[in-house]
Amino acid sequence: MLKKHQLYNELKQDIQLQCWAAGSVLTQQQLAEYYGVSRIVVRDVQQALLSEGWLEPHGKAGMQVPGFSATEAQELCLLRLQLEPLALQLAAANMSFSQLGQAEDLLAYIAANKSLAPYQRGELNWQFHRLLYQSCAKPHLLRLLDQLHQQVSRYLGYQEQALAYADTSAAEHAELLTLLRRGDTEQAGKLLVRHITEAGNLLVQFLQKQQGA
Amino acid sequence: MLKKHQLYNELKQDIQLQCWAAGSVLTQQQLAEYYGVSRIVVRDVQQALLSEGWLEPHGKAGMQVPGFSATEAQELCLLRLQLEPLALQLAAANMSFSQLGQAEDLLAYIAANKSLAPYQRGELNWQFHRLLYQSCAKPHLLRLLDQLHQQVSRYLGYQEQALAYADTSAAEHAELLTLLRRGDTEQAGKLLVRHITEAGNLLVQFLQKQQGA
DNA sequence: TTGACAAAAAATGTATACATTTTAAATTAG
DNA sequence: CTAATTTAAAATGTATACATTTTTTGTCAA
Repeated sequence: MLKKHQLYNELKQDIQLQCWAAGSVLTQQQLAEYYGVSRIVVRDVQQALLSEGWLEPHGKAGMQVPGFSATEAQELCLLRLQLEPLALQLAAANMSFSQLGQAEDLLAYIAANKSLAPYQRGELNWQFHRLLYQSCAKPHLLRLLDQLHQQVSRYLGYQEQALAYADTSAAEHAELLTLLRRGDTEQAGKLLVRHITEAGNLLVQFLQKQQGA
Repeated sequence: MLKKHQLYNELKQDIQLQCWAAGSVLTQQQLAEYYGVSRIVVRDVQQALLSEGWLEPHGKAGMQVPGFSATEAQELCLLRLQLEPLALQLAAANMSFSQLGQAEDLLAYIAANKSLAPYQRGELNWQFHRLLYQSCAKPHLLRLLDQLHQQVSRYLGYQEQALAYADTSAAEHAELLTLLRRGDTEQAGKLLVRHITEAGNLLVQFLQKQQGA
C-alpha cells in the first residue's frame, strides 16, 4: 500500500505525464480507489498539490488538472527573470569552490546520461540552478524560486520541444560556471538572463503554435 | 463549535497577537482540546498555516511558532522591492478610474477610523496596495505578493512602532494615487520604492533594537 | 552515578463510520 | 414538453477508533 509521499510523487508525475488529462476533475474517492489508499491520504496530497499549482479548485466537487497557456508560461518566465538573477548576484559573494564543484559534477552527470527521461533531465537542471542560488542565504527567496520551478516543470512534461534546446542549455550552464569561477558576477548575471529568456521564448512559442492548432 | 475557516482565522490571529509565544510547540491534541474541535480540523489548519509561514515544522511532534529576526524582515523587504514595483508598473497600463476610486475609498475609510486595531489597519493597508496591483493581470505574481504580505503581517502584530509611521504612510498612499491618476507611472514607481524601503527600515531597526536588548 | 535498554505514555498517521453538503435525476404540475 | 420542486445519489467534511511512530520515563546492570 502506498504511503503519503509515494502517492504525492506518483500523482504529481502522472499529472505531468498527462495520464490525467488537463481539465480532468479528480475526486477523492476516484483517486483513493485508483491508487488503493484511504481518502484521508488523498485529501492531504490533493491539498499539497493544490498549493503548488498541480491542481486547481473546481467548484465544490473534486479538483481539476490545470491546462497550459502561453500567457501563463510568459508570466512564469517574467518572474524567473525578476528573481533568479537577484539570487545569483547575492549568492555569488558567498559561493564556495566546493559548491562550484558540486555544480560541475551535476553537469557532467547530465552530459553523461544522454537518455534521461525529460522530467528527470528537467529536475537535474533545476538542481543545478538551485545550487548556484543556494548561497544567497535568503530562505524566502529560495522558497519562491522552488515554487516557480514547480510551476515551470509542470509545463516541461511536454518537453519534446526542449530536447532540441538541451545542447545549447548545457553549453550555457558550463559557461555560467566558468564565469562564476572567474568571479565575473556581472557577465554571469547577463548570461543567466539570456538563458532564462531563451528557454522561456522557446516554451512560449511552442505553446502558441499549439494553441493555434 | 468552530468551523475550519473560523479556527484558521482564530489561530492565525492568536499567533499574531502572541497569545502563543514564539517558540511554543503546538500539538494537534493540545489545539484540538483548547479550541474544542476535532484533531482532523486542526491538522488541516496547521498544514495551511505551515505553508503560509505562520507555523514551522518541529521534528516529528507538533509545529512551532516561528520567531522574529531582523534578517528575515530585511529579506521580505527586499522581495517586496523586487516584485511590487513591477506589479505596479504592469498594472498602471490597465488601471481603471473605478479602481482608483475604490482605492481612494479605502484610504478615506482608514483615515476616518483613527482607532483601528493594528492588525486591521495592516490588513486594510495591504488591501490598498493589492488594489493598485490587481490590474497587472498576472495571477502568479499576485499570489507571490499575497504570500509575502502574510509573512510581513506576521511581523506587524507588534506594530506599536508602526503607529508612528501611520501618518507618513497615509500621506504617501494619497500621493501614490495622485501620481497614478495623472498617469505618471515613473514617479509612482519611485515613490513606491521609497515607501516600501521606509517601512522596511523602520521594522528592521525596531527588531535590531529589540534583539540587542 | 551513569549508561543502556525496556516499557509505557503521548503524539501523529490512517482507516472506518457518520453527517452534511452538493449534484444529478426524476417526477410532477403547468 | 418545459420548468420547477422534490428525491435519491454522490462527494466532501468531520468525528471516532485503531495503528504506528516517537518520546519519555523508569529500571537494571556495570
